[in-house]
Amino acid sequence: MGASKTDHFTEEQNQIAIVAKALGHPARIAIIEYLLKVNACICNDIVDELPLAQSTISQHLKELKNAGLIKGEIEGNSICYCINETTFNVLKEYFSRIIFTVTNQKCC
Amino acid sequence: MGASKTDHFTEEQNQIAIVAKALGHPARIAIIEYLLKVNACICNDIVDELPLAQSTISQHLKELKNAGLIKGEIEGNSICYCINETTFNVLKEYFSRIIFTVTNQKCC
DNA sequence: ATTTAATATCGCAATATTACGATATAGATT
DNA sequence: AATCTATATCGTAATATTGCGATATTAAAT
Repeated sequence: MGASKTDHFTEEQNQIAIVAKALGHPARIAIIEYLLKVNACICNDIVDELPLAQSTISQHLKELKNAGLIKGEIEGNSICYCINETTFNVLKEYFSRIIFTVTNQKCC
Repeated sequence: MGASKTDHFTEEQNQIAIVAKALGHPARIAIIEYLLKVNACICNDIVDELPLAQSTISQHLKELKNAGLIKGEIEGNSICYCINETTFNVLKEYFSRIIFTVTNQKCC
């Protein structure tokens, strides 16, 4: 049918999948990296930075925010979006756990 | 138009996005966790473990393999799929780098 | 109050994903 | 050789994503 059966999986599995999915597009990775590079909040210059229309970037920003990867609010004329460290930490911890477990098993 | 413009982003950005995208579905997260749990290669019992048809699981396994998250080959009657530690390490390192950079910046 | 500037939302077309049943493939068993 | 078992692939329908232009929104500047 096309829709994924989120109710059949655990809360954590769904959560990790949501965050990973949000990172599953090069434009959104580029946005994250841009936020790191400028070391500050986004102003409109991100539109000049990426090869995408303003509306498309706005959509990507929304998805990143929904997934909890960035946080921020509109600030007057401009906007303040920045990386939400907490969510990235969750990801890092999750992958660290996987790697730790894998290291201690022998297979293939 | 719907297709993502991978040629406008860096090799690393596309690579991370591909791997993240492959993890962007709870069924595939569940498959990874199952591989960790059984601490061995997959046999057909994964079909009993997940609420999905055999063909659907096969499709998910293929995507995980394409993204380099699992590796393995068919072994006679059965199959040998297991976690590819290398790719998970790339992810972990990538997120570690992001977190390190974020920690040293003040924003919002 | 109008205009300007920056961002968000809407509507739409193109494409991709998800899921399943049916079928194919291929090694093991009889 | 025929059958069984396990996995892969095909075809297809439902849904989701991607991207853009047009428009809406909202605060600042004039």
